[in-house]
Amino acid sequence: MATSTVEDYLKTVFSQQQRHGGGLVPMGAVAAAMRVAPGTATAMIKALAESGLVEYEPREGVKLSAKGEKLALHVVRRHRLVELFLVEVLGLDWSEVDEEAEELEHAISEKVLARMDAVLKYPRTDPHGDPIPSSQGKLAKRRLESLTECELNRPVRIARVIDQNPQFLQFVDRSNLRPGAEVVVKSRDELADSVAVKSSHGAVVTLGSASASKILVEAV
Amino acid sequence: MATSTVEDYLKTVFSQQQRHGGGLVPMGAVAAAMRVAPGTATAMIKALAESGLVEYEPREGVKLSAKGEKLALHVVRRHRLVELFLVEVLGLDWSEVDEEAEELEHAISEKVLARMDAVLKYPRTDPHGDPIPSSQGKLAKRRLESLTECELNRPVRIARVIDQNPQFLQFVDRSNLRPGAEVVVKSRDELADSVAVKSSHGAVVTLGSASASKILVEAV
DNA sequence: GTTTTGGTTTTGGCAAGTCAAAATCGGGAT
DNA sequence: ATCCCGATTTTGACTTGCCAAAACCAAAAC
Repeated sequence: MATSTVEDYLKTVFSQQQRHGGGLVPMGAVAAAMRVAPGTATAMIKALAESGLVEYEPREGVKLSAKGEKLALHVVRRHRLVELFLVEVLGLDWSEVDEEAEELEHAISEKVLARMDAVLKYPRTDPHGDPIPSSQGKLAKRRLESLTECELNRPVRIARVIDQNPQFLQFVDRSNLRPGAEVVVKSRDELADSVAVKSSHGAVVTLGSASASKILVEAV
Repeated sequence: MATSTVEDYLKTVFSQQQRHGGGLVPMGAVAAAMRVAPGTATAMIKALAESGLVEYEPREGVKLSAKGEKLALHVVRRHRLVELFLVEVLGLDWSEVDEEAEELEHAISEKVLARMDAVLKYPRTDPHGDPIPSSQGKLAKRRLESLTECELNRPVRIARVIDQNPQFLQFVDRSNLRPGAEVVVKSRDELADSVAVKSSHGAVVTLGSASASKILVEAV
């Protein structure tokens, strides 16, 4: 029953909630993320609160209700499964599938989704390393370190890249820092705000910490 | 730019145009096919005429303009390619893919469509035997006979089933009359309004001519 | 030549989403 | 204690699609 706009708002609140440390998400953040005028976000969120999908404190912010979170996770599941499908089955580039999935996620029936899941052999992460919620709406969460915090000179594997900007993803790809790649952080420079990373092919890339913090790794 | 509602109207006018022998399609037919109140259809068609997608004669009917037909064919292409993809790649049943494709056809980008086309090896017909317009918007049209008109006792191959009703398609499937099957029309009875068809496995099915006319065949 | 009739068009309204701009709030600066 | 500023909320309006029901037309029936 939920219109695709509703699904988008829920998905947005969900992801903003992670950025804002689980607390209330301010309306400004919702409006910005939805690329909508602030008044529009307020109106919509009030409507969502009305139907019990979010909890809204005027002038404070929003957070998902249990019901809203469940729905949001289903949308996220569709989104990530579609992304993986586009990469694995149709051969699209992982840097561009986020945008494509944005539309598709609202048009896919449960039946089709289930078939895609099967064809992909019930995967647990999407092409960016983001976890795919289970069909029951459970989200497995690993605690990962970013390139800005992991131990120096210790081999690690790229597990996740948290940014959907195609340009950035293409850069990550060119630099051999895509999920699955093994790398070593050689050094960090506080003053220069940089991190030097050696890829398995020997090349060293130096990243600013803003970028480095978007690349998450796990012990090898 | 065309909204998905616009695409649906164009697709509807396109298919109604074939049923109504290429002439003007009366508004009632559009409204019925779109499952919409007559006034709604009138308003929408006037808007489409305004933007040059259809030619509209008040109290007469509508037909697609060159521009509108081109767009309609692109929509039909997407629809049929998606249907085939759902059957071939995801393993859905051909009786149910029409409904599924109805949503998907509006959410698929050109890029994804092109990849699907490639994965399917540039097919020329969908699971129901309906021709898939080329990416340039050309629709190959074969002249096919239906079971109500082909020669008796001559082996023919089912080429196309013109009805998207899942129940009917399942019946066709059960009766071994799906596209590709070879059959022979054994007899017709004008008074009983029936056609007796023998499938390649020997079973004989008797159809009313309303149903028989929806099954098109070609010489073997 | 009226009348009937069936399809078509108009009219008035509604719901979803959206924006622009004015009104409002609240917490820090004065 | 007051003012100000940035972030919110309100308000008024617009656009798309849709419906119901009244008005309308044209062609066939009487």
